[in-house]
Amino acid sequence: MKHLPHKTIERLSQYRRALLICAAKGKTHIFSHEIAKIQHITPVQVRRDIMLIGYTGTLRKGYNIQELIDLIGDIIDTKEGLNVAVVGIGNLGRAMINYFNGKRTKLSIVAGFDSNPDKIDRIYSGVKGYHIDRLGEIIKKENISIAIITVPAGAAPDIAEKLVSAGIKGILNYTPKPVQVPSNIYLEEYDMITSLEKVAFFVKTHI
Amino acid sequence: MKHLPHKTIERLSQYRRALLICAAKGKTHIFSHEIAKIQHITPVQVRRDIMLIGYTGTLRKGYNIQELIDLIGDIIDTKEGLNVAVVGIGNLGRAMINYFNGKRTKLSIVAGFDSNPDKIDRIYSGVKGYHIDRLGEIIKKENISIAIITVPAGAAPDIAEKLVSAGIKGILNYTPKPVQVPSNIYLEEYDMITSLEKVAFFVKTHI
DNA sequence: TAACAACTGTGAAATAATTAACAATTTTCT
DNA sequence: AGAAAATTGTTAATTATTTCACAGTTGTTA
Repeated sequence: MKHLPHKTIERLSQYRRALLICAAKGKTHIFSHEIAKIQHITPVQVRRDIMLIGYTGTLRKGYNIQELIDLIGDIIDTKEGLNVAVVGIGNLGRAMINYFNGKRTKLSIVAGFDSNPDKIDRIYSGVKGYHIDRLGEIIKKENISIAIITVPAGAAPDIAEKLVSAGIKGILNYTPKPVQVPSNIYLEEYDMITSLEKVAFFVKTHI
Repeated sequence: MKHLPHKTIERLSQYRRALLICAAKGKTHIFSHEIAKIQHITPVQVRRDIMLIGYTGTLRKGYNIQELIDLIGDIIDTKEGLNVAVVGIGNLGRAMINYFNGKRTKLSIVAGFDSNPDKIDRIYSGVKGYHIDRLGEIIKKENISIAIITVPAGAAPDIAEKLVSAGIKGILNYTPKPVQVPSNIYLEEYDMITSLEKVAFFVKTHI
């Protein structure tokens, strides 16, 4: 397996989530069309993705759920796990923390940062809040490699720069303001307003 | 202009956001390479998107910012605007409300819903909270056509079904659990865990 | 004013992602 | 056992998206 398409990576993560739910219900095998139905895609696409990661199912029995979960883990997780920081302990930052905590063992949110003194030294679902000035220090001490930016838009570029200086490896920017980082840092930007405008556009045109 | 690619729609929304910021600074014209830099894409792609919507810039002066903003508005907005509801007034729901309010005139969040009585009849950044049981009633009364689902994952399928019954036209699901809706309803799903896992994957492989 | 540089607009080529089509295999039914 | 149905794995075709390459235009400089 050489280069998995970006889209496949995203879907593998989603498959795993669905598979974990199935496994928890005691299901042991699943067909490509069942996964497809859940994810709103075609069974062929599921089979192709699974083919790309080199797994094969059993004819007429489908895929072994646990094996598939484990294999997806081998591909998208790191063995030792990665530590994550949330920068901006507002509603969105706290949503991320709550959402995440305890669900994944291989990715852990280990620190929150904010500039508001009221938010410092408190614990949010097990995650401690630090002052933004301690960003560099804590990132090194806690061996944090990924940061999620959930500050108000205006502050994003400055935060991104600080994160880069602190040696972060990947950034997920939830601010509507795109940030600039060196090309060796993986950057993913997501903007809720764009998604909502896209829905609005298709509601408008489809009707 | 017949069919704009989905990707182009997303970028147009982003261009507009960037252009509004430029306009606010008093800038009147912008080059394709300036927009490209902001959005981390190539100038050709910007020019092609703009070509697809039938606008043309001025050689050596670039694009007229205000004209482009207006044209993008003609394409992605509806004249009368659309009303939006947020279902689930947790951290994420409140983040959406705060984030949005007052920023766009053509898309307005006009109601929040929750099952927790403590959240009902309060105002969140100008948006009133209603009990979830009143979903159908309020959606009709307020002429809401789009809903954002920000409830805990387990509740998502049930909420989606209620929204469909209430006659919603588009759904943006921020729950990690995919929901099933009839094909005449536009559904967009976004899952923060997947995004974070994707960043983790590329951090892992790129280093 | 001639040469140069900086842009836009776009057909054609390249790349990425999805879907179709079907052989191969296994189970079930008669 | 033979036929029918269900399901995977995969090549080939198709569709979607991005990039290349360059003609055309306009301002600037010498």
